[in-house]
Amino acid sequence: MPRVTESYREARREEIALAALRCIERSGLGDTTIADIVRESGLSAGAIYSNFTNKAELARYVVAHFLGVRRTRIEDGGRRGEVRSPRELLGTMLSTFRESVISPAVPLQFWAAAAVDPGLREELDRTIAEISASLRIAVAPWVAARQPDRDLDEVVRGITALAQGYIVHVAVLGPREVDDYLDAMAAALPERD
Amino acid sequence: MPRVTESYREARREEIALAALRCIERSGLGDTTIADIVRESGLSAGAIYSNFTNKAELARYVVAHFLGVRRTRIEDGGRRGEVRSPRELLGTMLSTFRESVISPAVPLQFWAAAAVDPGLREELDRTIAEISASLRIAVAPWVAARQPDRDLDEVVRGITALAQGYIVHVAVLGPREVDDYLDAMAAALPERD
DNA sequence: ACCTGAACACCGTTCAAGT
DNA sequence: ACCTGAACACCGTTCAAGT
Repeated sequence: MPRVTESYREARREEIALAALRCIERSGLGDTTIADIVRESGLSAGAIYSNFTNKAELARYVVAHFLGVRRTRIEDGGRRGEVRSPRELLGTMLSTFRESVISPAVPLQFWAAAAVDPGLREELDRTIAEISASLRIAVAPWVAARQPDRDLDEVVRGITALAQGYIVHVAVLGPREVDDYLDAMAAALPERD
Repeated sequence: MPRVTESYREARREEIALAALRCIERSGLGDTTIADIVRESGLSAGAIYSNFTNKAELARYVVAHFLGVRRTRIEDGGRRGEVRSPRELLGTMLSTFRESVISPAVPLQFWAAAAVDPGLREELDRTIAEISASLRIAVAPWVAARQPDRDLDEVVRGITALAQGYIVHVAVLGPREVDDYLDAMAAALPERD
């Protein structure tokens, strides 16, 4: 029988996860210690372990709650039939990193960790599948209007990969305009060789 | 005065680094412990620390020695004036991962670590700069012959980013043919919107 | 000079005791 | 029921003692 309400418990989990996110931003996932999160949250080690079974579950929670994108923002125009090009959609998606709530280094940390942690990888796959579903709705009008012979899913995979590539590129090599990045990709990929 | 020759010392460093590389491949960089490397190498903790100042320096050594590409293999054709498209060059570069000496998860581990370790980042920047220099030589004939109006450096940046994107994509989402990947990128990036 | 392996400070996690 | 903080097993690194 819970003594506190479920929403109180959820609020505390989010409080801990946000403290963890700030630490990860600063030190990376591997170098963020429970002691760091204790300090940042002002709670105790026990408090963290009574809300999460371990560090790995806390990491999965961070992915599920802070690494998605605001779906509606991407989907809405598509539902209304608005024609938005992949370029525009990428601009919208990646603007999250300019508003700098989360630095591109954060997803990179989680991708690297997912490569050796199947549970985290599953959580990330779920997140990526959700983003792909939103993109599919968003880009459908453009494909219908401008590239009717293209496979919609291939375009969606392309956008997903471009977003992923941009994030890593920026995290590893420093800030870069989305448009400049896309121009460089286009320059290296002419329609025919 | 060194009692052993410099080349003996270098051989031992490489021996340790190769053991570390096998561990990283298996467990990721963060989860590879010195004890793991001790086990894998058959040496002692002290032996590792008498050859590297710490784990970070060992990581930098691994980058410098195993994360480059065989430059000659990429450059040679370009020097001879052979016209090779970005697509062909990417195929050559990325074939390293098919021959599976190193899995794409390995560079991803190092990129993530570099985001929070300036020393490692510097080493990676050096590696990327070297690869870019090779690519510049390799792709110059193609740019001259097929895309004379394109900026050569922009094409090189594009190829670098495509390679980086492919590596992350494959490490996170599983195996994928280079050509399929490039087709998806091209589908999302028409010459004009 | 280089190596061994025990020792040290710190990490993730647990758990008795509090509220 | 949830939290505190001391305790435990294990991590990266050091260093006296060996060759």
